[in-house]
Amino acid sequence: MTQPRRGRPPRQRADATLATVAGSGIEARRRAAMEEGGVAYLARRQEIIQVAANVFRERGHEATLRDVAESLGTERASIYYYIGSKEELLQEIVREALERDMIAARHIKGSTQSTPAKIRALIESMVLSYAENYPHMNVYVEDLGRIARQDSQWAVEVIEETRQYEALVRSILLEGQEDGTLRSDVAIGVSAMALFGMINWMYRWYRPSYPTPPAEIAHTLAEIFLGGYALGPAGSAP
Amino acid sequence: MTQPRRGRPPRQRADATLATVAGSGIEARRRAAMEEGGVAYLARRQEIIQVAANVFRERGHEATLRDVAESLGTERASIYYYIGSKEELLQEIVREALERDMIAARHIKGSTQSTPAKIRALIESMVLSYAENYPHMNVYVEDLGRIARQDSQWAVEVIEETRQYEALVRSILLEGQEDGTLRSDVAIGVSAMALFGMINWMYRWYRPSYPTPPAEIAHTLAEIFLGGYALGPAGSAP
DNA sequence: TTTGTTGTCAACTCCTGTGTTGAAAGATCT
DNA sequence: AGATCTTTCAACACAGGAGTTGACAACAAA
Repeated sequence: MTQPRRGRPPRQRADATLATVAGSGIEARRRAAMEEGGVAYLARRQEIIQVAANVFRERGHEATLRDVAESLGTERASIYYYIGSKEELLQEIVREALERDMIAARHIKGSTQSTPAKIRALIESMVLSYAENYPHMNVYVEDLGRIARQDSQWAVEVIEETRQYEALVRSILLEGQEDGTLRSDVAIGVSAMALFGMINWMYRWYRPSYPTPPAEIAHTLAEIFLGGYALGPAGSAP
Repeated sequence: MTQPRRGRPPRQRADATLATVAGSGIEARRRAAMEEGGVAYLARRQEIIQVAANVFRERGHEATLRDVAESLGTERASIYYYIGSKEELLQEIVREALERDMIAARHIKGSTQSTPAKIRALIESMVLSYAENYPHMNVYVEDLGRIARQDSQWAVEVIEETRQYEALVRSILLEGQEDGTLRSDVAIGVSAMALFGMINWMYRWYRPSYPTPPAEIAHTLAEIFLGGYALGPAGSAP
């Protein structure tokens, strides 16, 4: 999985534009098709990523390119016409999961609502994104640990983005403590982690077939995080 | 990792009690030492499990028995004198993480405190166990997904136990809704998952070096779950 | 000192997965 | 039809990890 280049190295073509190239040189053909950016090509590529996301969600890390191919009803080798490596497949899945969330979060942070309303909006945005981007989001969360241990440039970027997201949420909580709309008797760091935990843990239990609709899940989580579960004074001991 | 038995199968001894056995037959020697249950032997075994837990927490699933051996300052083969397989190592780690929690939870459920107090106690118990059983607990949580996909008897048991734990928590929440100490306008299933999420997500951020002490982490989580984060009426819309 | 046990180690074997090759067959477009 | 794109198939080359073996040292008991 991490091994850079195996097998006999692909023969070097002196001139890449020459027509009839000996050998299959799948890497070159992929690169070419990729650069070209044909609609059908990209669509098929997308389809592969989508199916792979499902397979990875089901089988986790034991999932094999053979499994993906099987799920696609095609051959392992064919995949390599669209994707350079298993790792690249993972990366595409994660990229798709990640891209939309940051934008939404920044937007919310910059808005003029009250802080609790911002948090409510944030929870809603995250939960809905979770449901929409299923199974990409699940793969992303389940893989976070492994990604954090890598040191490829891509991994570093993903972790940095994740970190930024967390920082953004912490900054909203701080804002609330300062303007007096949030309690300031509890640690911000732990609170932020509690919030992320509530939401990210969805990767363990949320499936599209889950009876409670995403909007209601979001509502419940927001109610608990902001309003608490206890009735009356039982909840808050100073 | 899942492959049952590889390499040349160990020679069968006609009589296992015969003294001078040809070959090392490490499996037999392990079994014998295990049955004997010598103190030093078990202690060394424990040490291996402990070190392995640390390695697995750090490197996750990519961790190799070579890594464990290295961390132990010994040779890969030596480990097999104490443990039959990598999987067995994982299982021991998880077993240790799991055993104590259920007892505590049952105890709490059966106690006479108010429901919110029970929840508070439960959170405390889980968080403290998390901190104490580090890194076993982390390995357990990070591995839950993989375990759930297995079908060995052991895996089934672990998942069943986890399920029971969740059911127990749900039953406490229900109790609270019925006796009027908890809100009943939010779904119990999602609430329970929110609670587990807050706590289990610790595997992503909690380290023994974390500045906030475990008792305070527990307090914060309990405050949020029971009392909510918002001040005033902002939190609860209908 | 001899003997038996306990633990260690280097050197295998076997297996599985990834990425690759060549050539050839369908598709599709021009 | 001819050219070009897409897919298939049956190999193969590593790489790397798990588990095993057979001998050997250290150490205690005899």
